Amino acid sequence: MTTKNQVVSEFRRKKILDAARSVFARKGFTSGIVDQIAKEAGVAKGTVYLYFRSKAEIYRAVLDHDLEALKREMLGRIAAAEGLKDKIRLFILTRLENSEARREFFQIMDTASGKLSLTRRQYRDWLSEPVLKLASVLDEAARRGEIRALPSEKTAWLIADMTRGTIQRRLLGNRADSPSQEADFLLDIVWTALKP
Amino acid sequence: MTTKNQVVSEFRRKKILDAARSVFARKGFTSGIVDQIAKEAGVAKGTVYLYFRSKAEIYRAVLDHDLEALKREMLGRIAAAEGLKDKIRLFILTRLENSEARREFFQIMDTASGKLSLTRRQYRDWLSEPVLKLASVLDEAARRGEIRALPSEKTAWLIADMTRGTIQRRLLGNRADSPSQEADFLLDIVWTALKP
Amino acid sequence: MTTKNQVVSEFRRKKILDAARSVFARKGFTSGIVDQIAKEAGVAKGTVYLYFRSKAEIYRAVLDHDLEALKREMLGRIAAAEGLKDKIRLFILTRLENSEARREFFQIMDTASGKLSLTRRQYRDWLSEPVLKLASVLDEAARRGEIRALPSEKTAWLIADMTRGTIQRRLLGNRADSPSQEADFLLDIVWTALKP
Amino acid sequence: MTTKNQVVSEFRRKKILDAARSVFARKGFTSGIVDQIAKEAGVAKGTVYLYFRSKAEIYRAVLDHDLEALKREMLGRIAAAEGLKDKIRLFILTRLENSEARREFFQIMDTASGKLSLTRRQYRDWLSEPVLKLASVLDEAARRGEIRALPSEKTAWLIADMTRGTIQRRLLGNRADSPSQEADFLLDIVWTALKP
DNA sequence: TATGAATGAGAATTCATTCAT
DNA sequence: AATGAATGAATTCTCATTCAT
Repeated sequence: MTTKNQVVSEFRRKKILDAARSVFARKGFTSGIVDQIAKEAGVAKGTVYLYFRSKAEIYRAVLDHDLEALKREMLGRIAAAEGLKDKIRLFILTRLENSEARREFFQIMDTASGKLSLTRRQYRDWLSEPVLKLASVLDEAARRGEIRALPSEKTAWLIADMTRGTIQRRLLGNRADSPSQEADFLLDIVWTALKP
Repeated sequence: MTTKNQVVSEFRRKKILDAARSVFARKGFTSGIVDQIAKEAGVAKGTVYLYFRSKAEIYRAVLDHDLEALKREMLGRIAAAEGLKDKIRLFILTRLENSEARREFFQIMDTASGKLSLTRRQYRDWLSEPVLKLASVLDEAARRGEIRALPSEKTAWLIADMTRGTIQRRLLGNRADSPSQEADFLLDIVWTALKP
Repeated sequence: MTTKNQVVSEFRRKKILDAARSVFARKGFTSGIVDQIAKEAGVAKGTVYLYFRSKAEIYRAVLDHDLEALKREMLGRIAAAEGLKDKIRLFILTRLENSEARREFFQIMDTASGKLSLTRRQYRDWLSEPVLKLASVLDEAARRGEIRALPSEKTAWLIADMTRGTIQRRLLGNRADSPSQEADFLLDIVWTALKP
Repeated sequence: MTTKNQVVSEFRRKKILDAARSVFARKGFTSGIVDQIAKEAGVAKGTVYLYFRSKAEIYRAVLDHDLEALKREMLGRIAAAEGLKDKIRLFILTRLENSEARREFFQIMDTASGKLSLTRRQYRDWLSEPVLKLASVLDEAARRGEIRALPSEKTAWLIADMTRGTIQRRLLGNRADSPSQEADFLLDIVWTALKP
C-alpha cells in the first residue's frame, strides 16, 4: 500500500518536473508559470505545492536532477574510456550529445534567471566535479610525459568552455556538423595544444 | 540654452542608464526594478519614463550601448595590433579587461532573462563582428603559412568561448591571476594549437 | 458538489456585480475603482480578476445584465397590457419604476465614460427593441384608426425621450410626484398628441 | 500695452478653450488629455496652467462658455418670435441647429464625466433658464386660453427632453430629416398635445 | 509670461502561495 | 492526498500638476 502510494507519488513528482523543465526551457524563470506547469503536468496547482515548497524549489530540483544525471554520465564514460585522448573526447562528446537529447535542459541553462543567481554558480559547482576529474587525468598524463605540463584545472575548464560555446551555437541553429564531428574538431584543437 | 538643456538631458539619460546597469546586474530583469533604477539615478519614477518608453527599452539600451562600446574597442585594438599573435592576444585581453572595468555589464549578460531571450542571440550577433574579423585574420595567416589550416570561423569562436569562460570564472571569484596573465595563458594554448 | 460550487461562484459573481454597479454609479468609470469594488464586494482584488478579465469587462457586464433585465421587463409588461393606452402607460411606467428601484444603474447610464463610448449607442441599441415594439403597436392602432397617422418610430422614441428626461429630473431630486403620477401626466400629453 | 497684452491673453485663452472642446468631444473627460489640449492649442503644457487652475476648470469653462452662448441665443430668439407656436418652434430649432453647428460641444454633453458629476446637473441648471422662460410663456398662453392648462414647467421640460433625444439620435447618425423638418414634427406633436 | 522637464501619487493587473473542502 | 478558488503584495506605467529657468 505504502509502496503503491510511493510509486504514485514518485510518478507524479516526475511528471511535475518534466512539465517544469519544458516550461522553464520555453519561458525562463519568469512569472506566470506555476499555472502552466500544473496544467502541463495534469495536476491542480495546489498539488504542485504538495511536492515542492516553492517555484524556486522546482527550478532547483530540475537543475539538480538533470545536472546530476549529466555528471554521472560524464564521470562514467570518462572512467570507462581508455587513454587520455579518448577520455577528453568523451568529456566533450557526452555533453554535446546530451545537449541534443535534452535540449530543453540546456536551454534552461542558457536562460538562467537573475533571481536565482545561484544558477550560474551552481552550474559551475556541479560541473566542477567532472572538470576536476578531467584535470586530474591531465595531471597524470603530464606526469607520464604524455602531454606538456600546464595548469591542469584551468586547462580542463577551457575544454569545458569550448564545449559549452559549441553547444550554444548549436542551440542557436548552427548544426551543420554532427556532435561527433564537432567533438573531433575540438579534440584536434585541444590535443594539438597539449602535445609535449 | 538648447545646448545646455541637451547636456543636462544627456547627463540624466546616462545617469539612468548607469543605475539601470547596476540594478539589472544585481537583480536580473525581473522584479521591482524601475523603482530602484529611479532611486539610484536620483530621479522620480516618472522621469525614467520620460527618457525610456518601458522597462524593456531601458534594458535594451543598456545592452546596446555597452555591447557597441566593447565591439568598437575590440575592433580598434585588433586593427592596431601588429602581427597575428598580438591580434589574438588583444582580442582576448580587451574582453578580459573590459569585464573587470565593467563588471556590472558582464553580470547582466550573465543574468539575461528568458522574456528578453533576444539576449543570448543578440550577444552572439554583436560578438560575431569581432569574431568574424578575427576569423579573417586567421585565414590570411593560414594562407601565409603562419599557422596551420583550420576552419577559421569555428576556431575564432572557440577562442571567444575560452575567453568568456575565463571571464565568468573571474566574476565568480576566481581571480588569482591578472587579466594579462590570463590572456597569456590563453594565448599559449591557442598559439600551440594553431602552429603549423 | 459541483452544484454547490456553482452556487457559491454565482453568488460571488453577483456580489461583485452589485458592488461594481454601486461604485460605477458613484464614481463613473475613471479612477481607483477596482480596489473599491473588491472592498465592497468583500473579496480580494485578485478575486475580482478571477471573475472578470478587466475593469472594462465588469462595466460591460453590469450594463448588459441590467439593460437585459429592464428590456425583458418592459417587453413583458407591454405584451401583457390590454389596449394601446395601457401599453404606452406601461412602457413609461416600467422605466420610471425601475429607475426608482435601481437608481444606481440609471446613474451609471448617466455617468457613462467617453472611453467606453459604446455606452450611449449601446443604450440606444438595447432600448431600441422595446421602442420598436412600441412603434409597431402604434402602427397597428393607427391602422385601426384609434390614433392618428404619424411616423411611428419617431413618435415612439419621443415617448422614450420624455420618460428618460423625467427619470433624470427625478434622479436629480425632483421627486414631488409618484412614478405613477408622472406616468399619468406623460400619458396625458402623449395621448392628446396622438388622438385622431 | 496692457491692452495689447490683454488681447494676446484673451486670444490664447480662446485657443486653449477651442482645443479643449475638440479634445473633450473626442475623448470625454478621461485621462491623458492635458498634453493633447496644449499641443492642439499650440502652447506648452505649463501655459495651460497659467490660464486655468486645473483640468476640471478647463472643462467647466468650455461648458460655461458654450452653454452661455446657447442660452443667450435661445432666449434671444424666443423673445424675438411672435406668437406662442413660433416661440416653441424656435426653442426647439435653436438647439437642433446649434447641435449641427457645434457638434463637438453637444458630444461633450453626451459623454459627461462621472468625476465632474456637476455636469448633468449643471447642464440642467443652465438649461433651466430658457426652459423656465418657455414655461412662463406657456403659462401666459394658458391664461389667455390659447392652450389648455397644464403644469407648465413640466411641460416645458418635456419639450426640452424630446429635443435632446432627437439631437442625440442625430449625433448617432440618424439624420434623414433636416433640423427644420425635425422641429416641425416635434412642434406638431407638442402643439396637438397642448391645444385646448 | 512662457516653457517643458520633473514629479510622484495613483491605477490596473498579475501570480506565487495558501487553505477550506 | 488532491483540488482550485481566494488572496494581496508587488509591479509597471500614466498623467495632472509644479517649478526652475
